[in-house]
Amino acid sequence: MDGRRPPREAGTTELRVLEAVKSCCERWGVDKVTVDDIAKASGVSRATLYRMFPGGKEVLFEAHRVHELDRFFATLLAEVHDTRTLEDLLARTVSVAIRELRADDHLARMLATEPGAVLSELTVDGLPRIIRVATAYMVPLVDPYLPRPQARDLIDVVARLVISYFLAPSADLDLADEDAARQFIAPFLRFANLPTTTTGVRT
Amino acid sequence: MDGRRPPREAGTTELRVLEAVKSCCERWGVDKVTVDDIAKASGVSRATLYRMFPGGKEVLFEAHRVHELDRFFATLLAEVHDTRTLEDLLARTVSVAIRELRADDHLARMLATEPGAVLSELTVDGLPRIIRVATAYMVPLVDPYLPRPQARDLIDVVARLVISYFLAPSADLDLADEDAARQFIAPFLRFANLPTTTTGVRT
DNA sequence: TGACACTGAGACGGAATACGTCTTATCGTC
DNA sequence: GACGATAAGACGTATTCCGTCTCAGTGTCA
Repeated sequence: MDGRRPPREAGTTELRVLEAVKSCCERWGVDKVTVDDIAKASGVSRATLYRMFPGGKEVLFEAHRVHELDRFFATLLAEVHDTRTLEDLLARTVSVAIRELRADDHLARMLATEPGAVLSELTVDGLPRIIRVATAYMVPLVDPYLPRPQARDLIDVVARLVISYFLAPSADLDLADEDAARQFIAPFLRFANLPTTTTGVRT
Repeated sequence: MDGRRPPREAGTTELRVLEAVKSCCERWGVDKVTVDDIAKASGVSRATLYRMFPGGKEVLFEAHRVHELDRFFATLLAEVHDTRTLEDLLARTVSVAIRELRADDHLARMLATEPGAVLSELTVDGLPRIIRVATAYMVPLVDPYLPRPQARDLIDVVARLVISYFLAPSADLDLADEDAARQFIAPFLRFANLPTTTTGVRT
């Protein structure tokens, strides 16, 4: 914009671009954002942008979505990594995830201004990606307690439930509360053929 | 959108379209709004829209700006029409106008998201229109006190000052306060070669 | 019933914009 | 001075948007 070239550490530019995607989407909505908008907002030339994200707009938006998911699960992981039973892990995961979703201003804004796109991202088109990332992050934590296939199934269903209860909270049940979440996930632990208070069996 | 045809009174459709322009501009910004957006938002077909505003987008936006100005001055007039001296009229006009501008949510949102366009509308491109509308509304009220040419000049300068003090409030002077406004406009009354407490001379 | 006004839906061509690629010049680093 | 990375912007293509037009459906009034 002003010609100066600020010193840039590795990966910083990419982050700036992804943040620019975020703010541009808030400002204009997904459909109205152009590659130029993002380039200007991130202070990067269009050429550089295409160099960093070969494939253009679609790849760029995809990278942004993955980046947001990464941030979400990194934060989540920091809050649940030190649990010592499967029950604790799941209860914490569910309640922390719900709270994190509710505290996400960007998500709230996008839900308010572009419900269609966001809902699709959370329920139809984007769900496979969400479950994929969720699995990648959570499988290591569930591994000590469950065989891999069961772990993946459990993560899958928990992810779906968190999204559903975030989008349409139950009147009786507030999953942001860890105790409520604990009660809630008990049946799924039994479904996994495990005593609800087990410390886990290693595969 | 759903095919039904709601019963419409005369002029209602036009109002709906102008309101749609307003909300679309808030949502997407002036540059990103398309005629289709406005048509969908107002529940009117594109053909009808072009029939109502021959000339297309530019005429439509112009109509919207004039409409906003009309609403502004209609509200203003209701608050100042019963003053009995020129001093009262001007003091009330200035303070009410400042308060009305500050209370305008749409204006605040547009100023926040598209300062360039709005400032241009208030200071460069749009000012002639503002002064024209202000004159049309205010001249009848000033007529009892001043000859027509002086009235027009006075309205012109007051309009400019209101805009300036709205955009950049003085630290010492709050024109939203009617007494402060009264003090403020005194010099302009003297400039018009009239005692500040005159009840006016008919031309 | 039939003329009439009005509207929505959408086709159409031309203009404007956006996309993605590419070249060139510049800057910083080694 | 060679090299890599970047900004700026030209370029052709694809897409979107604009403004006009036609046509069919609907409500109104004689």
